[in-house]
Amino acid sequence: MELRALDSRPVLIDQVYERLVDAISVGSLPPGHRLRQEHLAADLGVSRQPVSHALAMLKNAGLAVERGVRGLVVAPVDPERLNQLFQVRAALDGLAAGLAAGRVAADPRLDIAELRTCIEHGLKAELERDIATAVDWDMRFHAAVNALSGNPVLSEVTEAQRPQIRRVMVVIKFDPAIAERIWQEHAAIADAICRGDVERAGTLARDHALKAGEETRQRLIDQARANAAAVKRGTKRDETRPKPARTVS
Amino acid sequence: MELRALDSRPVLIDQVYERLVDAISVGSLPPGHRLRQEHLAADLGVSRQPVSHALAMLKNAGLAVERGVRGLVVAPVDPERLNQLFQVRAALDGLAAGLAAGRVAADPRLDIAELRTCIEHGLKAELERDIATAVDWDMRFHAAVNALSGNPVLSEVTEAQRPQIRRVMVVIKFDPAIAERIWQEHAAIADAICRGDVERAGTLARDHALKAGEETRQRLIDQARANAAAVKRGTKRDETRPKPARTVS
DNA sequence: TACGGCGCTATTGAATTCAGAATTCAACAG
DNA sequence: CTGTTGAATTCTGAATTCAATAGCGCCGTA
Repeated sequence: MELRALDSRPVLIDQVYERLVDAISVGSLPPGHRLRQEHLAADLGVSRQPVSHALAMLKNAGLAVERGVRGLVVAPVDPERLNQLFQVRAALDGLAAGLAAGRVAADPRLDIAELRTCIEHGLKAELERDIATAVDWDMRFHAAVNALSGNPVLSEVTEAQRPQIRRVMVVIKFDPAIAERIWQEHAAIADAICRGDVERAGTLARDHALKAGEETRQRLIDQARANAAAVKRGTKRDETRPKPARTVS
Repeated sequence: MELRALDSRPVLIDQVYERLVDAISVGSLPPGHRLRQEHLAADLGVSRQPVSHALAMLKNAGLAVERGVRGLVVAPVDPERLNQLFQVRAALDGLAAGLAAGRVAADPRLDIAELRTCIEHGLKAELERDIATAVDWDMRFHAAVNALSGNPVLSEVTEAQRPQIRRVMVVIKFDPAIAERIWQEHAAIADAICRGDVERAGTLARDHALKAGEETRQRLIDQARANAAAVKRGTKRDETRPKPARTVS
């Protein structure tokens, strides 16, 4: 019997990083919120050392940016920048889908069940309006396509962008019409891959990302406008402004 | 006039990182070499703290990988993996060139002088067999295309891969025929961009990267084979094996 | 009242110290 | 002679401590 190595000593750096990513994705650490090493360390019950490392990783992942000279803040959600990110994703996803189709055509024994699984569960969650689960399956679908591409570098690059994508994906999932169409497009991409149609798989995946990017951008702009109006009326606070203390956990 | 922020206090982390990247690019830290925090700290005259951060960044950049359970080593130069990286670069460079062409077509006042400058100086250095300088101009040319794309995210993603590309670029620059052809292709890409030919600029840039990737892969394989033969004859040490202490500076 | 100088505080970068885990080497038994 | 077990060494992650700087707030003067 093959024994899997048991999880090595928990590395605090990674744990802290995961916590911060989750907190930012969920929104409990809103855009613009200052990230003070000491506060975070106290909240999480660790020293500043692992927090410092985790923050560096967070900055690298694009979820934190330096404000002024000293200190990091949670990266603002910039519609234009997100659209640019989706442009990049379009190129990468197009490449991934094309490569995957090529590999499936060359070796039909490749496992394409994961794609079906993701679409099935994702659509189900979507119809139940379980947005969080639907987002998970969405990310997992694209990860599966990347895995099928047979290009680990490609997988790593897209994986690095995952937290940023994930943070804003909810905004388009809130529209049932868009959400359902997205899964139709996923199914079409999966079909093209299974048929080994390199050209079509690439084109579909690219267009899918571009469309998602454009819609995300539009939604974010609308949302920001509504938010600004609410702030003006005083019915809502501006979350990007100075802030009360807030815990992570 | 636009004032650039003046250089802040030298941050050791960044300095250490730059040193390590340079050492790896130049080859004074060969692939497989163990990266011991204490040794590096002693060599550079700093404590382990900044070294630890820099190593994390290095791992993130793909220049270091964890070996076994403990410790990092300089990432091996894997021809297949490099080829995969160039596949990714092909998609990104194709996107960049296409976007750049579109922007130039829309706004002819964009500065395309940088492209000409890079080609001119790069070709000159190439003819003089000044490989290091030629590599610099090559990287700068692609950076200029990325800048013209108007997509900062795209620039950041490709920038993150720069050290890996740079490390292996020398192997194809050693062949004068390939090197000169590369600059012809650069010129063709620049022309397409200046003409605003989106389709052609994208295709040329994509093919350029794919070709470079394939040639790099072939050269690395040949080189590894020759190296292995030399090791077998005992005329050369295998650099990927355990090694004597070696300084960074 | 407005502006400039001075000092304090907050916060991060860096160094040092501590603890735990793994590799390696050596000794002993089969 | 070989394989296994135990200890010592080595190396990294984490905590704690030290130092330095940028931002700010207060006060005095014009």
